[in-house]
Amino acid sequence: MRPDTDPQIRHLHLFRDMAQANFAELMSASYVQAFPPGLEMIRQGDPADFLHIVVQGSVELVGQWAGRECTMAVVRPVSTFILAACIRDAPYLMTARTLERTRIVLVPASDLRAMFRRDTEFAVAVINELASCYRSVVRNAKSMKLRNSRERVASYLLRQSILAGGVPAYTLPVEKRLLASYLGMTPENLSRTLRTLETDGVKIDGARVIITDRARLAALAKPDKLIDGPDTHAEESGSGLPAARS
Amino acid sequence: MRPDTDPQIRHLHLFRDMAQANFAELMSASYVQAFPPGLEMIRQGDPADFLHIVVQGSVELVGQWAGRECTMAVVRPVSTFILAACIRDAPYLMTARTLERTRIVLVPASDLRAMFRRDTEFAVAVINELASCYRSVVRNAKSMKLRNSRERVASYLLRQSILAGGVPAYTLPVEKRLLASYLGMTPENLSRTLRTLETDGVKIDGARVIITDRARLAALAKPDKLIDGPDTHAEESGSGLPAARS
DNA sequence: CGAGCGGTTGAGGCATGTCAAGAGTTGTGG
DNA sequence: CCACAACTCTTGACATGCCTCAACCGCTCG
Repeated sequence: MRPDTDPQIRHLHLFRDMAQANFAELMSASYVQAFPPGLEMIRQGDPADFLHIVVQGSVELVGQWAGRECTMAVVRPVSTFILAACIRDAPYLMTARTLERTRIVLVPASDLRAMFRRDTEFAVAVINELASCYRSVVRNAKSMKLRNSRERVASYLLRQSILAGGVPAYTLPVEKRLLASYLGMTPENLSRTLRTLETDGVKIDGARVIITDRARLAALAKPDKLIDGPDTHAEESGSGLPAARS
Repeated sequence: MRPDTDPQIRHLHLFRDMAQANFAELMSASYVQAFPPGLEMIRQGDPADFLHIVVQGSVELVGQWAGRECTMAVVRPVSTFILAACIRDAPYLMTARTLERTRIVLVPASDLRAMFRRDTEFAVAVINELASCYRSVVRNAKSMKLRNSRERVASYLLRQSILAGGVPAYTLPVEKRLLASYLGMTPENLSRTLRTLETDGVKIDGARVIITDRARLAALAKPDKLIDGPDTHAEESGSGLPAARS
């Protein structure tokens, strides 16, 4: 038991409804580990032995192929990642790399798999979590296939503003380099696109975003509940990049 | 009870392990419906009232936005689709349209949600199904972001050959127009790409594909277990386009 | 201070989309 | 059975979106 981290984890949808004894059992089988920034904690293709829970810091999930790589998501506290791989007892599909100093709780996959057979509420929570993650990735795929890069950037900027509480100004939660990769474009192209978007209702100053004409930006981004949300809750890897700080 | 379709459905991973009585109960609450070709049976955004099971024919799942649309998957017998939406009791993220005359078994979503609370084996099956679907979509997203269109086409052609049993020649399971959309490109571009691939070990004659130099094609496609499979089993919508007929 | 890194900008090139036309195929109704 | 319409597929010409390469700025950190 780790009294400092357990309460936060307990509040996650995934663990909220299970019996206390079962939760305690899962936690006692798991342990905390701290990683320095920029460390590759998981390599894609490795067997999935542990469910990972970020309790501090942030983690980047990247897909790799033929020497190329792209950012699939960023996970921030408190949320889990690579649940699906653990359940399938299958290799990780993505590499996980810390963006900063990060504390992770590691829950043995085998205990996890045993637990949802015993605790129905936990099983239902896992079902809901996976369904939610699935829908997030589908939305993401739709965004990639249906929108061009300019529209993706506009949507992203608008959505971040909403996630930050509808504020007109906020700070980008990640480096532009990483954001570009997440949005499926090069850093150079993102930089240029951000500049040209100044004619469409948004001003960029470094990492600072100021929405000057929300209606105009929305006209370009055409936000759609079936792509951009609304059930984007930050408790899962599939939800993509985290909320901005306003 | 529909003795003609029930046995096929019972064999699906999703329903294989549940108690017979529970399965029978689910089936008795559901019903079969036949649709003509080209009919939109589900429109994205509609509430998800029924889990759909294709028992005959084929269904295209398309994403739509701003007047554009793209094919996300094709579902063939016997498999389910839009499981996640049913579980979340959320709107469909994709439109479903029949490609030919199609018979569908409709299972009320509410019965489904009630059932996995009562039948642990079913709950575990749902968990495995969702985890599997999730991984399929992630693989798909990786393919879209990491490979260019030429590489995607090459991978697709190679994978179809493998799914057909490693045969050197087979027939495309879908129209090229649809395949282009699925691979995220225009029909014109697919047509041109297929032609240029003749220098890379594959010959196209109408819908007929003949792999003339497997090694050469593989060198271009760089097939990867973490993108192209291997746990591509055709029982889910997330698995994408179905296997080719050899 | 200098190296390294993220970000920006410009020039040029390749990949991909758009528009248009025509061949081949399928389906339909007279 | 034929004629016609509708559709897919292909090909060409052209436009453009996006990437690549390169240089430079500013910042951070050893």
